[in-house]
Amino acid sequence: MSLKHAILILLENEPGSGYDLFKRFKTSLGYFWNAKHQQVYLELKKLSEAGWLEFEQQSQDERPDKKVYRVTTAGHRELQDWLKTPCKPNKINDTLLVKLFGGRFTEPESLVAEMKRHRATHTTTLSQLRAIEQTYLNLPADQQAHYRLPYLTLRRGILGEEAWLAWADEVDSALATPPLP
Amino acid sequence: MSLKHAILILLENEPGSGYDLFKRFKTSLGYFWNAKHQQVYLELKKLSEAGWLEFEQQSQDERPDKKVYRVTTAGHRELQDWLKTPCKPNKINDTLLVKLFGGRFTEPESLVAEMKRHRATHTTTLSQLRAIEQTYLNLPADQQAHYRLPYLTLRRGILGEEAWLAWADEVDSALATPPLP
DNA sequence: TGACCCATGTAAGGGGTTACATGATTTG
DNA sequence: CAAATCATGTAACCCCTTACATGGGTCA
Repeated sequence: MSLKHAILILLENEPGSGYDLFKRFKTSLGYFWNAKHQQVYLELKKLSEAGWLEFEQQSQDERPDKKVYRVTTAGHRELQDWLKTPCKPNKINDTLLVKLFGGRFTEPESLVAEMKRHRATHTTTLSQLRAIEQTYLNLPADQQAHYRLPYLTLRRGILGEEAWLAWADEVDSALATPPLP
Repeated sequence: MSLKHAILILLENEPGSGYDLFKRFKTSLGYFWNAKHQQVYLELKKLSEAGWLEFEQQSQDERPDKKVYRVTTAGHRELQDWLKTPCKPNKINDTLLVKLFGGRFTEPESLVAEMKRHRATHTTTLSQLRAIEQTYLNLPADQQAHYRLPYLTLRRGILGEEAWLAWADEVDSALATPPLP
């Protein structure tokens, strides 16, 4: 599982608390790796026990105390090993496609409505990703060079969402056409 | 979770054994919903206990006995309810993207090699899907009408894989270009 | 003879979700 | 005044994966 390694990567970029990580998941990595806060905290505990992370308790005025985690040398080594190890192709488990596959057992209207809902989320995701892309493209060349690999993951998101929407067009026009005259 | 409902759909199409279902997962539904045989058997047990399936023991000569499952009226009702209930957008957890995101902690060669491996699987998947599409397109019109919804899921697979490969081209050319002169 | 197909399971463990729990401060 | 943000966790549960287990038939 790569939640462990996603956390290692985020903390290599910059040390932070569980809450920090949770926020970073929501903005950057979250587009291709989900994590609830509960799981992040749990994983931080495990990674500390494994010796891949260490933390420092910081007391703050006007804010709750927090633990700031950073990657140890053992953690760094683990990350590098993982990066060199081939990973399995992703399995896709897509509920919407299961629904469509069995769509003949319900009214087309339900399917159309469902597609509409999903299209809405994909459209907003795409525009968010495009906005991020714009800020990247406006960076000076050296900054762009630094973020070129994360940028490739962003491109995956954009191309993926565009493909999804192109497919949705096919689906909608198919659903608009009655089966047989 | 929709493994339950995937099984209901497959068994509505045609009753069968756990082993049958496992095979059908590998060929049709498997492109967007994975299932190991262990889980299929487990789920069949649960669905029977819930009263959504019933089964009949069939003894065969020259072959092990098998249980042939079919959907009950309660199961049919459940499926219809599920089809009408909105489902959440899919979460994507993509290990390869995590790797790429943290790629600056390893050599570009590792990334290139990883991309090559993944490209291979996506290429074969795409050609398989295209082959299935061809057989669909060669069906008589009434048969095409019958399978039009599963066909849409196939289209999702094809557009998805094409998009993945287009992205892989971007990645490869980016990785071939050295960061800064 | 070794691999693959048919056919069905149990058991342990890992990973993720949902619910529950607390409590101060800031913003609309 | 309500909602969101900061901050951290526990516990129950569900789903999935991996490993283990069995055993006959077919095909190269």
